[in-house]
Amino acid sequence: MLRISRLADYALIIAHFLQQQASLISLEAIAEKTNIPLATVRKLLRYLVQHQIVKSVRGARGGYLLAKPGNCISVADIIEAIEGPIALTECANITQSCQCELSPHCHLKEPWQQINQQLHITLKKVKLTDINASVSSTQQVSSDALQTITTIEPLPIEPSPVKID
Amino acid sequence: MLRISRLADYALIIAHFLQQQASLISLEAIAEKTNIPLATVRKLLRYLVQHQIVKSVRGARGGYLLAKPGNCISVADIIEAIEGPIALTECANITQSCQCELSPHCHLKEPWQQINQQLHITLKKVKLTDINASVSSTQQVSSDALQTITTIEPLPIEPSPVKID
DNA sequence: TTCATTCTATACCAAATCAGTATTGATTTT
DNA sequence: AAAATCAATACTGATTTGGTATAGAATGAA
Repeated sequence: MLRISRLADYALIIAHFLQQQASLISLEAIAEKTNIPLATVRKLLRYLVQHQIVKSVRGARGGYLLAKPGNCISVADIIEAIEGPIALTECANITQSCQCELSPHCHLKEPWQQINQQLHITLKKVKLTDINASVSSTQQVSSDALQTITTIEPLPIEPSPVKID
Repeated sequence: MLRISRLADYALIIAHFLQQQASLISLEAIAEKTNIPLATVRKLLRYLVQHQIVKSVRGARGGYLLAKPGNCISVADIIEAIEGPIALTECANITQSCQCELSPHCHLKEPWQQINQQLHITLKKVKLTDINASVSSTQQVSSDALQTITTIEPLPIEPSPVKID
């Protein structure tokens, strides 16, 4: 399925939570407040620290905090911290050569890279600060990045422009 | 990983191949030409037929062909035919209620639904006709849907607009 | 009318991935 | 030195995925 892993989903919840904290907060407290199992939070924070999304302070009275302002952390950043590069297909990943055995016969590599780039841009535009805890079920939109989503023009149902092939 | 299944990838290859055929073509021929295992092609064609992307003709001299023009079939259509609804997270799927046990505590449902809708629109815009077999390694872009991808403005690195929260 | 051809449907299995956990170690404060 | 807290690795069970096998149904042609 075209789905981010549950762990990446958790990581976004954690990052979003950290954004609301004024100071250091311990692993244990994060687990408690987010309702995510402790051992899982520990694993996720490791990835987030490694990717400079979160900073950690060791020792007694240590804990975690965001490494940078929430408007400098995107959904894409968090997904990539947990899952590695965003790549809809193996061949869409420009950071490594494609091992797909079909690639000698397949002509879709470049289209996939372009589609993937589009997706990446979309997810990169949505920052932590754009994600506002929705109060009850009221639809509440805040940032440009998410605002445009609801105001985008409807898709053409009939044939699209001529192919330039 | 944020990746479409390999089967969905195969399905796009098959659909793209069918688009280039003038008439009915048999399962066996499709498998041969695309280098995808026969049994796998059989399974995929079943999904594509069920979702009215491909038409089948039974009996001797039967085979498959696209059910509609290539510019009316999107990458999203094909992914959904194979994988079901596109949903980056469980709660992004508006076609069924969310079973995630974190949902009572989680505030990210609506943001995810918006991000997901954006992704869906992106994939819906790319039609089969937009995907042109790339000749060798020459970068070759054809349709508007893919063209815009490369001409999109760079992302702001510094803080984004004020939060309206 | 019968047979070969071709699509249809279901069920199964092995391998890969994922979520979750346990454990031992390192660092800092008191 | 002891307590608190983060770091790193490795393991396991469950789920998903890719791939396959097999029996069945429809159609066209001899």
